[in-house]
Amino acid sequence: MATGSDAYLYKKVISIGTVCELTGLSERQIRYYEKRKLIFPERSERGNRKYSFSDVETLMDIANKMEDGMQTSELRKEMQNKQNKRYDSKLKETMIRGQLNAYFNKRE
Amino acid sequence: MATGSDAYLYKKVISIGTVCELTGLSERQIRYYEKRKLIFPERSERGNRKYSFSDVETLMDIANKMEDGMQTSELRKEMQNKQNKRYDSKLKETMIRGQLNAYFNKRE
DNA sequence: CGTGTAAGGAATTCTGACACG
DNA sequence: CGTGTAAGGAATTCTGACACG
Repeated sequence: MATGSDAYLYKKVISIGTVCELTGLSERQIRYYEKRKLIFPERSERGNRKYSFSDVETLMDIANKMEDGMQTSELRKEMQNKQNKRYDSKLKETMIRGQLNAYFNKRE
Repeated sequence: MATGSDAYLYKKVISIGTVCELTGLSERQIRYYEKRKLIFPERSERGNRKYSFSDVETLMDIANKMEDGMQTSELRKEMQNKQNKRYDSKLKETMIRGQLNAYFNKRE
């Protein structure tokens, strides 16, 4: 039954009404955060938004930050930073691997 | 982002239309398999069926077995068996732990 | 800026039934 | 037995707008 991977975390299958129930946010709020580029639901064939569990987690995070008085523009920057950090981390890993390969005179 | 657990596997959040897309089954078929006690969706407040990713996996399994000419009654028995095996497995584990505890004169 | 609401249309879901076999 | 379909109603979702601030 269990998969071990978190493929289900990113699969966009949840409709907006269910996301409301899970997050406590209104449809209006959820659509607005999309407009402000904080979440990126997919669309079903005829145009209904579909969210992943990961999106739900992000939204709950957003809800907390908004309660603390943060603005969507700040949240946008913050998420940008997280993206960059992830990217930096991957880059660093690649560079270190490169150095190791050089040291051992290997090729990838 | 990743959780490590598969809590999302069992959370019932997917509506029947999306399940159709994921499984290739018709609404009629999915509702019928429910009637035959092969799947157990939850209901939202006003009565709409909600499925988990686990349910989707089960349905894909059912779809295969049905193609092979198996009947819902047989599938029902098979799933019953799997339940029993899981139960047996848990029981055996408990018994072994009991024997170990007895051997070492411990208490849980 | 962030969110509520009324508006109207289009698509979704539900149940019980008729049908074929 | 397993599944398709037409039927009618109720709830969902969508967009663009008015509103307050």
